[in-house]
Amino acid sequence: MDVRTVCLGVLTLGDATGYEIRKMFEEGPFQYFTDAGFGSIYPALKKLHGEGYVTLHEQAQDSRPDKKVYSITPAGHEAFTAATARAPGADKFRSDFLLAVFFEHFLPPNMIAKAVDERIGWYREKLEHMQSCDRSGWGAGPVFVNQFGQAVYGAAVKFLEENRDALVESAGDTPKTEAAE
Amino acid sequence: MDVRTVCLGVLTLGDATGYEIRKMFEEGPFQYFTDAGFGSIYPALKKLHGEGYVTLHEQAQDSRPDKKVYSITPAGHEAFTAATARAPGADKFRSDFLLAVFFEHFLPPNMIAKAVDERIGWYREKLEHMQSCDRSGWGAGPVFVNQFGQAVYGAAVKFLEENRDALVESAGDTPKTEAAE
DNA sequence: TGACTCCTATATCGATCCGATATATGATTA
DNA sequence: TAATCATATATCGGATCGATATAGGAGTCA
Repeated sequence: MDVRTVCLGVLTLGDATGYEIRKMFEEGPFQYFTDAGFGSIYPALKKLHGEGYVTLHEQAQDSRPDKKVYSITPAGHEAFTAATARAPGADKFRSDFLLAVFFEHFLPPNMIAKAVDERIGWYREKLEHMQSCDRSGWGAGPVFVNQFGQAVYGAAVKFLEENRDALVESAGDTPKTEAAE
Repeated sequence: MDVRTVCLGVLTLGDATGYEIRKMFEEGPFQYFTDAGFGSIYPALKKLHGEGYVTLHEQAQDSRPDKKVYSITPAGHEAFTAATARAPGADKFRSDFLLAVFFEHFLPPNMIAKAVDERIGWYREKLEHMQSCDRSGWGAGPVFVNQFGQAVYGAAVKFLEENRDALVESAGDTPKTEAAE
């Protein structure tokens, strides 16, 4: 799914500016399974406008750039429906943290504990955010997505907490045998 | 972590060609937390060579392009160590499937069951692959990463299996009230 | 009060990365 | 016999990311 399609999806929920769309990716329920920055969103909206999938009405503001409020058109609705009908691609999980742990013998031993603890905190924070959402008024789809996130992030926290000590210990134990070559 | 750094990491495990590195990303233990295609790997290796982080010796083959076997240099080792010492960025989970489920009311009802079932099969396959790995001889880091993957993917399968029916039902139930506008 | 950072809101630009494609041949599969 | 797959290289266009620029008001802190 390219950024254009995801922007269309957000606009099916109501009119929005590029800035607001970005905030939804950063703070809203979308953050757990998609992302896009300004550098992608603004060009995407411009192109969607050129294609007739959205309209915009500029809203003047003093002492601030004009707001460009985008609305999805019937053609945009159709395009989004067609996009969701296509079989979705594979889920992707990317983690520089796991990469570092994989090459754990390259790290100074004290760094591992720090990295794992920091990551536990990060996952716990995200999990609490998901749990604290007010789900009243949500449809079946959003609720399912939210609970899927809780299940997965919860499993991550649990694993990290239960295996932290063993990893830190064995990292300290291995006296870099390979470094002796 | 850019592709160059990940390639360096792979090369710390032993000499390899670009093709072999790609295979590790596609089939090996790296597939669950990183990825890169040929279009990224070949330029990355070329640049690493220019920077002196790897050497290559070309190995002629008949009826096939020459193999370019890359080896990491001490400078490369240092660069990789320095890279892992930096605090790793946030973990990212991206899913077009969840995006489609979020906008579930845009899908024809029969598509949802299909999409969920297909995704259950996909996750189960990946999970079995992780479980069937021969972990003998692995260090603490790789084992940790493998088991983290099992915990997370296992949670995903479990959630999808337990909540599939409820989602499919409620999707069929909602008579697209909004479409009546 | 001045310095600093944050928030709203736009946008661009270079570097990087992804996906498709090209080339070539032998082996396997249908 | 045709098609696909596996090995092995590489490039190219488009998509995307991250940093940066602009600009004023509000809040913070010494």
